[in-house]
Amino acid sequence: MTSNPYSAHARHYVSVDCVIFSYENDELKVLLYPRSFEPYVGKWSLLGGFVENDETLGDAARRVLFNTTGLRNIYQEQVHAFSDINRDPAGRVISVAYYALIRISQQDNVLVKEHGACWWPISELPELVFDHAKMVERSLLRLQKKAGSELIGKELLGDTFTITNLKKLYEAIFQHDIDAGNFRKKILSLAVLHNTGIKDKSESKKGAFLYRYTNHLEDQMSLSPIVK
Amino acid sequence: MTSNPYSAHARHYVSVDCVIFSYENDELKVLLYPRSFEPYVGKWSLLGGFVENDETLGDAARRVLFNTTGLRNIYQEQVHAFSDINRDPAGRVISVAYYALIRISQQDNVLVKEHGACWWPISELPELVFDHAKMVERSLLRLQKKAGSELIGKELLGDTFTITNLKKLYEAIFQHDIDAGNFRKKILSLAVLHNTGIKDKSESKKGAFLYRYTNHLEDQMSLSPIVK
DNA sequence: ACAAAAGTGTTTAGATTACACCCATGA
DNA sequence: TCATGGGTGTAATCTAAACACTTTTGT
Repeated sequence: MTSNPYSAHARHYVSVDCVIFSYENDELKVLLYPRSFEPYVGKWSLLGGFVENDETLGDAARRVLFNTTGLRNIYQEQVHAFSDINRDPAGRVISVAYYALIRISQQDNVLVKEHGACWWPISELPELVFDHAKMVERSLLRLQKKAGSELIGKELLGDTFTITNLKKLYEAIFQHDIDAGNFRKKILSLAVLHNTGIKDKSESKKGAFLYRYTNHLEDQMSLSPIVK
Repeated sequence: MTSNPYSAHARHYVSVDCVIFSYENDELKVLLYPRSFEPYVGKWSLLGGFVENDETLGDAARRVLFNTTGLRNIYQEQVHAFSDINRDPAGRVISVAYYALIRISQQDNVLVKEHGACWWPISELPELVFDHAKMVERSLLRLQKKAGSELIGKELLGDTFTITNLKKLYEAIFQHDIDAGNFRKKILSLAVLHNTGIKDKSESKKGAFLYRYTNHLEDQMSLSPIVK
């Protein structure tokens, strides 16, 4: 350890903090928990953990995700590394933010409750510890960029969904209304969804067709934006 | 140190690696140097350095930039954190890539030479150590995204420049030809450039007007892409 | 005079937007 | 029957892209 060529340099605690998004009741939500240890016991925090010697940043984020939701193979993306010297008053910690997309119905409720974690609507977040508010803000921007340039939905909705479900998800992500007719045409023109022929009558009397992703084409990028 | 609440966790060497871009002879270039210490002495590498206790990642990137080019107040942007466990065979180092934009004419040539650093055209890079090729690739993608959604040029060109200078810069960044007439109209429609009235005759007999950024409006985002 | 870069104008194809309108059905 | 979401059609507007054409001037 001390004989390695880099030993003259400082070493740092490195952590990951996960902005875990889900979608419920027409709202985009973020998983938060009341911090159980000093500093800031009781204040709301993202779910995070330290990076150990045998894992990458991505591994650590997956571990945090598994420990708190019971889920594996979750879509996640690195957002940004935060390194202000006093971002954590208890010690110098460099933290890398990740965002993840999960279906709220798939989580392990017991585990989530064990941590005292709660889902907060993105538009009504409480005050967060450290720089976690910045992490959420950047993550939302990244999610918007992603959703604007390719069709997302698989991760946050079920396997099948109506165009209206998808429209409401996009409205929740972009926090503004979208024209229903234009959205429908745009989405279908991408030719990545396939009509199952099954009608979902849970949201309207007429019923709306359920669609499913055609997986034979890998997620197709749309050159022109889906939503601005 | 050992009594802090996080002492049960591993600590890591953290470094920054800078993808320093410049523009010369109609080409986008990257600054590289032949590594002077093990492992991989003599192989080409990005310019990097370890993050010490009293500095942020951005500070460390600025320090590397200053030490190698003599420049301060350089545009830089964090790109991505790389953390594969064996990315550096000499030890576990988590490295955060930054890209920076400098004017080649402003650098301190003595300093650059002291490091044996050279400018390599982006299209003809040599083999790089570790995961540095990935860092360059991601940085170029980020630069393309930035240049595609807002007008850049101030950082890589001089204070004033012709529309043709700018077009050639964009061609170097995007590695494809751009229609001169359409580009000119697009750029001028953004209304962020102001004609100085001075003609530059160095590139043509007719001479082309030099433009300057109007700084009273902070860099304006263009909703529709400048170049795809 | 002519080559070469600077700069303008025109035309077409396609995308975006707003919005009118029909459809199906449960209450 | 009527309110409600589902779904289609259309016209006005904007943008991108291709390309023809004019201007200027050093050689």
